[in-house]
Amino acid sequence: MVKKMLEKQFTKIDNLKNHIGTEVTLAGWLYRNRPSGKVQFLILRDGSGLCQCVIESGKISEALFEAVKSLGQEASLTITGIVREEPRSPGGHELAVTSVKIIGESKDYPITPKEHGVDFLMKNRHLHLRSQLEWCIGKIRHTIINSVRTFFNDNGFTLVDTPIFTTIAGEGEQTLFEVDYFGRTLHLAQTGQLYLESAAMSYGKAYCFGPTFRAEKSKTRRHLTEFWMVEPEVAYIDLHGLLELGENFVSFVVEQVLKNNRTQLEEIGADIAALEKIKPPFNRLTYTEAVDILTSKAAADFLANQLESFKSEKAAIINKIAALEAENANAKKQWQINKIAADINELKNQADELDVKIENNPKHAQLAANFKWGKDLGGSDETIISLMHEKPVFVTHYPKAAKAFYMKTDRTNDNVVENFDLLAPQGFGEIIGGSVREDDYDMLVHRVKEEGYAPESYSWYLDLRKYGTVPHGGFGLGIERTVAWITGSKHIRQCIAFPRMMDKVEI
RNA sequence: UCCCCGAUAGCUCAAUCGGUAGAGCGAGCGGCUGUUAACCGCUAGGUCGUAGGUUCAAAUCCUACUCGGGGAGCCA
Repeated sequence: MVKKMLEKQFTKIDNLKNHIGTEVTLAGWLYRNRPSGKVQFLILRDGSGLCQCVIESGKISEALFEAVKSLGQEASLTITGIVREEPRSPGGHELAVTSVKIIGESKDYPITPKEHGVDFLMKNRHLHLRSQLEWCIGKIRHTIINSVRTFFNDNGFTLVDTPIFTTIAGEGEQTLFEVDYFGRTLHLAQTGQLYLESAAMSYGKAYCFGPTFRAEKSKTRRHLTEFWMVEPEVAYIDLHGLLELGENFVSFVVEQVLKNNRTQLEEIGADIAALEKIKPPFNRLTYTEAVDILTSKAAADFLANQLESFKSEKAAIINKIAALEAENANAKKQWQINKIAADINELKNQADELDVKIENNPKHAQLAANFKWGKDLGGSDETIISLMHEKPVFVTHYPKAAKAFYMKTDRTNDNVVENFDLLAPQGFGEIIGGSVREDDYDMLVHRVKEEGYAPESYSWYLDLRKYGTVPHGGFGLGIERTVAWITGSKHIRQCIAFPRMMDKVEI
């Protein structure tokens, strides 16, 4: 009831285009205030967008005018005024203010319009969510999750929620979180797959979507200990069918983001032209072909060229810094000097980042050149392959020894399994891992034993091969990695509201 | 777990050869009727991450620890 009243009472900023020339009331928070004597420019943030509100002296009481002038960043207020078009306002509309009501004060809001470090922002994550970049990424994440559900719901899949407390591991038990469950040690799920296979034998097509947990002590820009994953599983499907499903699915998600979040993509500077190329079919490589590429002269040349362009990029930055320093010596106004100093600082950061790349490039080249068939592809190997392609790349048929026991052995080549990874382009790396599942009872038991597990603890999973086994398979897509790729985010931690990392669980 | 880098004002950073700290932003006060990280003037704000060591003298050099960043391994 209350909600209904509020929605009637207040206009949303993203709906102002329908109210030009009329008086509306906005409810939100003060994003920025620029007082200028007898006029004030307030930027109001209401969760749907930003709007400039202009208060002229005399239009409201002198006392209120002064009170608004001294409001801190993020103070909450409602503003009433006449809507008009104004290209200089973010969003294109402006409010000529007729009255203001202060709801809540805000003193010394920690996140200022200036730059901040990662550590500081993470310690203020609960407030940082209000910032524009975080807001845009959150909006895009929402569309991604919504379109994931839409895609599977509209293609005959049934949602099945798999348990979080589990007694068996999907792959390699050492990386799971342990939980005390009435005195028994259980693990937090790192995949719903094994359960989902049972569901696929009931519904034909099923998917699960939820949080998943990995206790790996990874400290990289691509890892979280708690992340969201969607996993479809299909009965009567082969590897080709899975690849088609995967490319149609990913293309649909990207298409929906382009359709619904254009302004946010522009705002955060995402590579829209690159996203528009994401359409089926994607590239397909076997693992063996990928290894050939890694060890080829083409890859060596590619990396050598990359190194050269890093170096010339760095030289250009060094020149720019020198030019700015010269300019600074001639600058007269203090604010000019400060601005130039800030630019120099930014360029120095870019140069530092390039130094890391220049340092890593030969190591990665070395790893790639010496790659031996049989090893799993490393992060840098995936990056190289994905950088060498414009569209996403499927890599299929990995060595059996490097992969999980449940993957189906290729009947034409005993050394490989019918699996695939999907590498996002431009160096983002793996966003999907999937496989056809071993559907032969005896071969699966053999693989369980080969990996050193006890077949008894997989009895219900093995049952699926006893009672009407069928060829089947599926995959898992990491939501945060997908958000990072689509938004062009450097780090996965800004792709979820409250990231969980090795040493970061406080907020 | 291993390798590299870092920690100075609320925030982002500076401090030459070892000589006990300085800018901007933010905050406070004042000025400005079309601003866009506005601008101009003034004010306050520091046990230089912690603990030792070297030295006449340490933010600066050495050792250990804590915290953070990047990468490797592993993965979505």
